[in-house]
Amino acid sequence: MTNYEPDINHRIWQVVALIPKGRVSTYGHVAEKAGLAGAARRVGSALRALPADSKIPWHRVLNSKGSIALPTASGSHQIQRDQLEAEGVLFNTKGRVDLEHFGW
DNA sequence: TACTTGACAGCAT
DNA sequence: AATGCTGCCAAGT
Repeated sequence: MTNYEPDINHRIWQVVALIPKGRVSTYGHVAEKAGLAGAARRVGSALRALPADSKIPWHRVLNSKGSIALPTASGSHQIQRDQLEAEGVLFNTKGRVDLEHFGW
């Protein structure tokens, strides 16, 4: 049967939902845990398709550099940063999270 | 149906 | 450190 993609989104969201509060992860890592190793972009698509009222902690997902992937001009960018700081995640002067602090 | 875009990542310049 | 290219895979045009 044809692979219905929305099912993959659910799997990705499932993985993101497991990220503990005050912690962060990366697109690449989420992709790997969802069985989509190497397809980090697929994770971006899944989060983009995420309904605004979902309980998925999408804000805990950063790119490989530890920075927020959304455009600075984007309103979501600010929201994501606020959410993380509210959980105790610190940003350096370059607007990046110190991934090594979390064992990356 | 073919080409382009995108919440990415990793390596080469 | 910044920029560019390639690999990935679904969605949009």
